Amino acid sequence: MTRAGQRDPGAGRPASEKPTLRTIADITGLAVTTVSRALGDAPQIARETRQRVQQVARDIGYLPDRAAQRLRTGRTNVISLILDPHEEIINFGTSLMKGLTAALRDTPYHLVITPHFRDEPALDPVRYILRNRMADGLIFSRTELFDPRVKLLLEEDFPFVCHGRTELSTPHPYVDYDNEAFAYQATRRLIAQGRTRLAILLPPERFTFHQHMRYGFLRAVREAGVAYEFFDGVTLDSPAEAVTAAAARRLLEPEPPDGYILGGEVSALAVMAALTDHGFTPGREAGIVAKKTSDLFTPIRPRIDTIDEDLVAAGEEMGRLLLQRISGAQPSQLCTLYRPNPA
Amino acid sequence: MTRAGQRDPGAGRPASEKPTLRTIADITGLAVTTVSRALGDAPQIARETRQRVQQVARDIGYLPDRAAQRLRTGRTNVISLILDPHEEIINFGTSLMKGLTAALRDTPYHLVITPHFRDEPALDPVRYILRNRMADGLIFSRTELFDPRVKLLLEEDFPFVCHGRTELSTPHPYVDYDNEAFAYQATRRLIAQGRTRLAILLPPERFTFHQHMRYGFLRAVREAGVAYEFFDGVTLDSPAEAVTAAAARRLLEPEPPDGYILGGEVSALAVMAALTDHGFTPGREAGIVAKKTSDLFTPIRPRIDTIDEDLVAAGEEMGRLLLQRISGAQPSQLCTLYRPNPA
DNA sequence: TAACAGATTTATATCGTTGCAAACGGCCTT
DNA sequence: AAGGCCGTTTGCAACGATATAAATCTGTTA
Repeated sequence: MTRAGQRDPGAGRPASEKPTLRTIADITGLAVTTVSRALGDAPQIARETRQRVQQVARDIGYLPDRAAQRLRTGRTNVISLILDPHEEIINFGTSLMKGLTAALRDTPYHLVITPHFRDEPALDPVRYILRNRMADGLIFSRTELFDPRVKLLLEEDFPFVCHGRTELSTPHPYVDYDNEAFAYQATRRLIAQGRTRLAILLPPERFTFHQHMRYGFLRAVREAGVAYEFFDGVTLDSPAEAVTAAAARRLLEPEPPDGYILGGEVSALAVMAALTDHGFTPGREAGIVAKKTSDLFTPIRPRIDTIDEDLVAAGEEMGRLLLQRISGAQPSQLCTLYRPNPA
Repeated sequence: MTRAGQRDPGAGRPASEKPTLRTIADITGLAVTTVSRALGDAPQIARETRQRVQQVARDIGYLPDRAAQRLRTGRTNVISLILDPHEEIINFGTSLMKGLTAALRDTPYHLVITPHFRDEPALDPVRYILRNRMADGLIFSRTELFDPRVKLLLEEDFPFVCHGRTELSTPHPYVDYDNEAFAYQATRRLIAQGRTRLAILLPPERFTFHQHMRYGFLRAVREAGVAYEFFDGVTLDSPAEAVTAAAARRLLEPEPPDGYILGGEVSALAVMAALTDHGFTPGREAGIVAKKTSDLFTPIRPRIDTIDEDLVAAGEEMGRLLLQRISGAQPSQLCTLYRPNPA
C-alpha cells in the first residue's frame, strides 16, 4: 500500500525486529492511525475492525513503544518510589516494594527507584521528578507534620501517596498505620504484665508518627499512673549499636525501665541485646512489646510480644490508591489507616 | 529567527514549562541541531559555541527529555534489576539495590525494578526486556549452572551482570562471592572448636553456589575426617519455620550435629531457635558459623561466629561492571570474585 | 437520481532528539 | 578575482505513537 517500495514488510526483516503499529498496519492493510485507535478500543472504529486488529497484535506480540507513547502523550507509565538507600531500603522499602510490585502487576506501570541520598535535600528528588516529568505518580514515606514534599506536590497537583499523615489542611492521599493505637496497646500490655516503669524509643521528632507514638504512650501511662521515660539521644533511626549502648547505659543507673515499647525489629533486638548483656532475660526482668513488620521475629528467642504492622499490604494499598489518583479520583477518598489487630 | 512568530520565547510561557533544545536555540540564536551537538561536546562545533551553549543550558536548568532521546537513539538509560518480590527483596535485593543506586549516582541511568513472579518462568522478564528494549542493561541473581537467562542474553549480546557464576563456556560478566571458601573456612572454624558432627544448610540444588558450598564443606570435613550431614528437606530458601522445624526434628534423633554452617542470617536465627527450644545454648553445645550479609546480626545474642559477605559492595561492583559492559568492555574482563576475609 | 447523514477510515502534524548530508562563510592559494 | 578548502553550522528526516481534522464509504431520503 503506502510506501510499499520503501519498506518490505516480512521480507529481509529479521524476525526479532520489534513490531510497531506500522507492522500491524501493513498486515491488516489499514492505516497506522486506525490501528492505533483500534487498539485503544475507540468507539468510532468498527467493532469488527477492532477485534481483527487486536487479534493480529496479540498474534505478533505487539507491545506499544513506551518511549514513543511517552513522548507523544507526556504520560510515562512510571511510578517512582523515593527511597533513602541508607536506611529505608532494609526496614521499610523492602516490604513496600513487594506490595507495590503486586499492585502494579498487569498494569502498564513500571516501578522506578529514585534514591534520596542523605547529603541532599529531601525535596530534590521530588523537584527532579516534577521538573522532568519522570513519573506519573510518586510514593514516599517518612512523612513529616508539614511535609514540604506534600506541599509541593499538592501545589503542582501531582499524584502521590505518602506513607504517613501530615497536619496540613488540604486533604491528600496517604496510607498510614495507627501508631497511636500501637503505642497505646503496647503500653497497656506491659502495664497488664505488671510493669511499672516504661520506656519507649521514638522516631525522630520531625516525623508525624513521632507524635502519634508519643500520644499513645502518654495516654496509656497516664491512665495507669505508672512511671515512664523516653530513650535519650537515640531514635528508631539510630543504628542498633547506638540503641544497645543507650539501653545498656540506662541499665546501670538507678531504677531502670522494666518495660520497653519498640517500634521496629532491629531496635527490639538491640534492646534485647543490652538486657542479655546485663544478665537479664527479656520477658522476665523486663517486658518488651515490639512492632513486627516482617517475619524476622519468628525465630527470635526468647519469643517476644509483638503487634503486627503489615507493610506489604500497605505497599499494595499505596499502589492501588495511586493508580486511582492518577485516573482522577478525589484525594480525600484515598486515605487508608490501618489499625493494629486488637489482641 | 525561525518560527519566531509562532512561539514567543520568554513571554507568556509559564516558568515551569520544561526547557528543550528549542528553548536554548531561541536564546542563543543557533539551530536546534547545533545546540544538540554542542551539548554533546561534538568536536565539529566551535569550542566557544559549545561553552556558551552549555552555560545557557546550565542556567536555565535544561535536562534532555529521556523519552525523546530514547525514541531517537534506542538507548533507554535504564538499568533493570530483576527481583523475586517473594524472597529476594528482603534477603538480597535490598543490599544490592543500595550498592546499585550508589553506582548509578551521577550517571544518566535509572534503576527500574522488574519483578519476577513465582508463577511465571524465570525467562519471561528477560524476554520482555529484550523484546521491548526496556533497558540498556540487566542485573539478576540466583544464577544457575547453565542459566538459561545467561544463555539468552549472550546470544542476543545484551549487556548484563549476574550475581553468581555459571558453568557455561562463554565468558560473561559476573560478580560472585567465593562460597566454596566460605564453606571451607566456616567448616574449619567449627572443626577447630572441636566439633565432630557437622551439618550444612545448602541452597537449592539448581543454583551454582549450591555446588560451591557443598565442595567447600566436603573438602574441609574430609580433610579432617569428621562426620557430616546435610539438612534434609529444607534449603536456604525455606521459610524460617521450616528450617527451625527440620533442625528441631534432627535434635530428637540420635547423634545430632554439634556444628552448623549456615549461609544466611535468617537460617542462622532459625537454627538457633531450634537449639534454644531444646535447651541448648548456641555456641556451647553446638557451634554455629553463619554468613553475615547485613548488620542484622550485630544485636543477636548469644553472639555467633560469622563470616562477612558484603552485598552492598557487590551491588556497587555490579553497577560499575554493567556500565563498563554497556560502553563496550570485554565480558571476560568484567568478572569479580569476592573472597571471605581470612579470619 | 442527487443530496445527505452517519459510520468508518485516513492524512497530517506533533512530541524532543539526533544522524546525515548539504550549505555556509572565511581564508588561502593560484 | 576565481577556485578550493577547512572549520562550523544548518535543514531535513526519522524514531513510534496519537490528537485533530479531513476524507472516504455506506445506506437512506427527498
